[in-house]
Amino acid sequence: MDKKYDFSAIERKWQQDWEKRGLHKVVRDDSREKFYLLEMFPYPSGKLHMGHVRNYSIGDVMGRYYTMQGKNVLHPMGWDAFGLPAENAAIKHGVHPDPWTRENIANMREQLKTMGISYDWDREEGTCLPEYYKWTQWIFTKFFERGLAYKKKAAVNWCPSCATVLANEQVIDGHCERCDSVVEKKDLEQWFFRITDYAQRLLDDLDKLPGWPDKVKTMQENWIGRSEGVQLEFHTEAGDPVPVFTTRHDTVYGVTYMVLAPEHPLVAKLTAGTAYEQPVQEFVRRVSKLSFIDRTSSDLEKEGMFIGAYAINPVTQERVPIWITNYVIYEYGTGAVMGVPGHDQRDFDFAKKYGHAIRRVVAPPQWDGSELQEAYESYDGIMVNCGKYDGLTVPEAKKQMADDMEAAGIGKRVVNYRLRDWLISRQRYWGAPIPIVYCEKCGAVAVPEDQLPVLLPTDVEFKPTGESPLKTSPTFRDTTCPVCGGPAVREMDTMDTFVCSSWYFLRFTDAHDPKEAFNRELADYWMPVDQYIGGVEHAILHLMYARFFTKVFHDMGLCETEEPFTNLLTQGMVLKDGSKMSKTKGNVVSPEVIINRFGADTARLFILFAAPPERDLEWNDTAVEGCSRFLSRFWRLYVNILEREGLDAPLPATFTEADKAVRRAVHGATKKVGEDIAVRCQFNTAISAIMEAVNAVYDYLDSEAPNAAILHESAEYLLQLLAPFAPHITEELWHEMGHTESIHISHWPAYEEAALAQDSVEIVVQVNGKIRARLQVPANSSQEELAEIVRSQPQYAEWLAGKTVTKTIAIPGKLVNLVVK
RNA sequence: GCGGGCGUGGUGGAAUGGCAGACACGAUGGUCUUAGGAGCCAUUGCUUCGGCGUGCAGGUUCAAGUCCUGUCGCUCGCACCA
Repeated sequence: MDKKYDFSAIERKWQQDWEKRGLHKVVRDDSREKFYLLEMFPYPSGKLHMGHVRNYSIGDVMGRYYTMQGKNVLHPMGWDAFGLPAENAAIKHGVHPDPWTRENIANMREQLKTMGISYDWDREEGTCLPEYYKWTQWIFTKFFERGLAYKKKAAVNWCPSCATVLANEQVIDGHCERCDSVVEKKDLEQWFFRITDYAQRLLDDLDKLPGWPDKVKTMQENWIGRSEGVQLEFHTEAGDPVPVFTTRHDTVYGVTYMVLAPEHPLVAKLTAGTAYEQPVQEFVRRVSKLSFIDRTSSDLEKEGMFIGAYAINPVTQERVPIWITNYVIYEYGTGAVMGVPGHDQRDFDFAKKYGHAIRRVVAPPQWDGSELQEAYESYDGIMVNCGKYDGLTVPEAKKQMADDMEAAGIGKRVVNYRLRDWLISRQRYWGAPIPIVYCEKCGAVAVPEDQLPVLLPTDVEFKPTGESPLKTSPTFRDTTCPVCGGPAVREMDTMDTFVCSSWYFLRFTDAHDPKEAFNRELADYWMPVDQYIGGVEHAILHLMYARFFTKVFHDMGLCETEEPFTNLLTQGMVLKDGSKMSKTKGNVVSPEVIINRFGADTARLFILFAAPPERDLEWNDTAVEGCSRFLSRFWRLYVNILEREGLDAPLPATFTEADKAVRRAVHGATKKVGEDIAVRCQFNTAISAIMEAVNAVYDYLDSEAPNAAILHESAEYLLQLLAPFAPHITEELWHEMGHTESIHISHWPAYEEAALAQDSVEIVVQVNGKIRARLQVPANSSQEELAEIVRSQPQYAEWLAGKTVTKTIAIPGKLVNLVVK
């Protein structure tokens, strides 16, 4: 064998070999336990970045490990291939998005192959391919049938730079998630998915996901934003109902005014023909012109205006003025709020500014009778100024008042969610066309399955006008109604790309099926995904949408599972010089360059060794070289061992101390690596355990009489332990050791419990917790024996320093602590 | 403001409540060498050599990086959600 580790030749050789032999192809096999392993599929930008390398390296360790454990591992890869970058490239460079995307996919596929990831490439899918988006469209039509897809006019988030609308989830701090432009509000007719119908289930079922990080579950919980309260029926003096939503119905006696959102329909009605009409319209216009970011910022100065009308408090029959303000959100609750300045800080500020009365209805436990200097929002208190409710605690009052409101028919307990329906229309070309046609007679009609897919037309122009290129097609728009055959026009919007990625994990179970989106039997065999891996940036958007789709599919009888991802690992970012790698910062390290220079095995080893997967990882060039040196050192170990005679001899009947030491190291590492991969997902410590074992084998080579059979055993174990991390070098050495089958389908080695045992162990002697000595003691000494050993030591009196022992704590294998006084 | 997470050597990071700093990177010295950005050997938390050390202050415990309380700092998510 070569004396030198030629990673480049080795990696190429085995990548070709695996591909030729179809090593990673997988089919349903009921004789083995299935394991569905999935990494979030990438957008085909054209080049892999280090985040991808990390994501897929983590996945590949698990995939190869579970395969060696005998599981039937599905490990597919595909492309989240629709989206704006392709369209922007088209506008900028005049290349059509389709070939641009395909070329990027081809590049990235090749780069992925140089990493040696164990994908079943036969299942590769791309969301932009008609064979895929046909089924995305079919799913839309099913949602439409079930009333889960509907069209409505709404104030929507508009990104002027992308010239399209955005889902609420895609607006980050009032900016476009994609291009960072300030998002505007626009009134448009758009398609929505009724995800709010599933709000409660999406919330409740988080409890069924013990394998998800709490952080992600908390984020989803906050995003769903459930709050319980009462919808209370106020009326205007003229009799118009004005329901309000409140979580503090206990403070209804503290209401001193009412506020409406400027968009509230009653605003125009109540002011029509009054002196207030003009100034109110002026105010509404001014507020609606505010950008999204200003409008929803809590820094915004609270402004308001009386609209000349009054409402009647249904509990107290008090007459309170109706105002409009810029801080009430029309889309949440009922768009109307009761103003309780005494117990809500926003209302307090507003009341101070505009001279509304501030009334205390909750008194803190030790109230000295003083005035409110700020809103008292705490639930810890006693009701005052509340008539018959005086003296109740806040929780008591909440219950009693809600009961009374319901009995009197003036209010009902309701639950509100912060979650809004998912706006899926996009005014762009490079997405799946929404399969709807508009017929004058029949209205909006879903395109029937036998006419799917609605193909993207190619006769379009890409111009930087902001207009969707789809609208430039002379052939796309006009069609016939599938119901009555009359003239009809197509929907010109495409779907949010998050729709395409909300079901791809199901398609992988039955990729390329021409007859259905996925086969139920196959889906039920493979689903749910046992391990999903990706960036935490998808904690809300993608992961919530995918859960929503899966629940709908379940309800439709398309699959058994209700939760798509059993275990979720959210990997940290790859940083350089303390910040995320980005072109603008100029701190990008190219995976291609690293793999060419050091090899895929080194790149993978470094990225797995440098930090636990969930934590951010600081890129370090010299540490990469360190990993490269480790693999060279690993290689030389085998050069040394393979030169020896007698490797195939059976293990000796008795072991020397050196034999025992090396076997303990190797078998101990076997135990630890298995646990680190399967239980803890801590690959850095797994690798360090392998390094320790390698060091132990080197020590053994230097020992008096290293036994060839033990070297052989150690060498095989270490190869198998390292195989999931560095698949190429281990495959090469495995064959050098005489194997003819791939190491990656060999059985994960079992450690021998007996090899872990030690004859003697070092324990620590402490006096009052301070270390005084270390002793070698027989490994299986009991507590009593340990105490006796310590007492019999010549230095025993010295340790006590004249004091008397009041207690002796003996922990076998660890320490003896003498408590003295 | 609300809700998560995290604070350990020069660096990345280890430590089922039981020897803090495993394993590496870097650094220093040595060795081999025509050469060394290779290999090998040694040292590497601080220290006045008594000890002291896991952001800070308390607490629980025979024993705390780990559990509890408070606090400071960093970070992520949500945020005028009534």
